[in-house]
Amino acid sequence: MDETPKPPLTRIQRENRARIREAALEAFTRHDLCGGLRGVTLDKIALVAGLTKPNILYYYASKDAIYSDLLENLLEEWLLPLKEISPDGEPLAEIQNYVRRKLRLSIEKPRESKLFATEILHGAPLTAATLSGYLKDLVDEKAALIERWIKQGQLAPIDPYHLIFSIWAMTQHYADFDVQVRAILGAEKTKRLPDEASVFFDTLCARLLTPSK
Amino acid sequence: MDETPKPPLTRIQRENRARIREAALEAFTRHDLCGGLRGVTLDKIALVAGLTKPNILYYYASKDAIYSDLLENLLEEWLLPLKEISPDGEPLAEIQNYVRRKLRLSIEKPRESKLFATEILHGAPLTAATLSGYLKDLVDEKAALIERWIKQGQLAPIDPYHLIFSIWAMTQHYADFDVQVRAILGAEKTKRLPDEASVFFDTLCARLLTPSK
DNA sequence: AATAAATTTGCCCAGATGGTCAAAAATTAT
DNA sequence: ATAATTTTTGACCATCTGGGCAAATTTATT
Repeated sequence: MDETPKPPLTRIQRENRARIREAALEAFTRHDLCGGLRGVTLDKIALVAGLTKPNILYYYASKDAIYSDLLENLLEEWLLPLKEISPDGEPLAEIQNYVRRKLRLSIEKPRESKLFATEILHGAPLTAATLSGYLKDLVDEKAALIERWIKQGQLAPIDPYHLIFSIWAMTQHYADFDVQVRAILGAEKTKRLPDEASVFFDTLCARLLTPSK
Repeated sequence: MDETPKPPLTRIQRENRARIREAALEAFTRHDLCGGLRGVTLDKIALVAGLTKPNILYYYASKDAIYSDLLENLLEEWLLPLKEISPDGEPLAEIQNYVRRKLRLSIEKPRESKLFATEILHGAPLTAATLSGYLKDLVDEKAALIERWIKQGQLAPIDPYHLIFSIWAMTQHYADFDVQVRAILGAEKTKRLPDEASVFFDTLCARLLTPSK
């Protein structure tokens, strides 16, 4: 395989390779330098859409405008399950139901999940305002509800914000990291995934949130 | 704000806008069409590194070679905490320790976490082989260990694979989605994040994994 | 100091990319 | 049928991008 006699790296080689690695890492997460939604070209979109490029630009002012639109429409649907957590239901069942709905959304619409993940991952250039406005308000509201349930002894005490983050993280993981999940589970276990994950999450919620007494 | 009288969309407008959105979504997650590591140019890397572009290509054969190198070095460090789960320790403590180490890694090295997330998110073009080889073997081994602990009654029964996925998802969430987390938590609560998250995860592990009897 | 080797740079290029524009084609209204 | 409007397209452009290359510069060797 390795045919080169592998000349040992000189001092300068080592230093600069390290420097480059560091710079690549830095540049990679510096939003002021990096784009974000690059990688998908207008030509590709046009090809898939079966339209010509100028035709696409006839409908959208720019490429970014397409993604803005996409993300806007996305967020609404994405937050529906959280919105539907009701103060009137049985607390544990409400949360288990939320998790189930969120998981189903992730498994059924992995593309949307990935788009959103990429947007956030790259610093949310198009949705930052919505996150700290609309989304924050919604989460604050639901966190307060969970807090109330805890105070009334209907749920075991837990930080509601981190609970919500965990639910987001765990459910979206199956969409965003599906390549990894599939690689590790193998073909058969992947087929049983939706059911097994559901059971896992039900168990997790029950053990985590059932009041001890 | 909105000055345009907003001419109502025609049928064709609505149809094609939807068509374009659909195509953008499709193209976005089609690995055969999309690149992946685009967005960070050699020029930007060069700028940050303080080197000229040809100079960078003197050290790395291509842009992709930089990322391959980066990802290779990354994976080793990233899997260390998992590797260190020991069959000789107290089961719950071993897992809590693992989670703590993983969380610290995420919080201290968010750039690495994000790079890896992007790679997986875009279909793991450079690491697919490692995932289904080295990584799968490692996870299989640790899953078997957890299974053994469960059989001996030292941990509450749970699917070990989904347990590991959840730990990955939850801990990396704080790095990969930091923008969202910060937007929702606000400044003060963000400052307390590392501690609060630690407490949250300890509680979660304890409730989830302590055998019922 | 002279020479050999390693490193850095300026200059160039071909292809891709986002976007423009005026003209052509299709649709709708009269 | 014809005029007005909307939609579609071919051709074009400036810029950016990854990368090549030979000359110039720096560093190590003798």
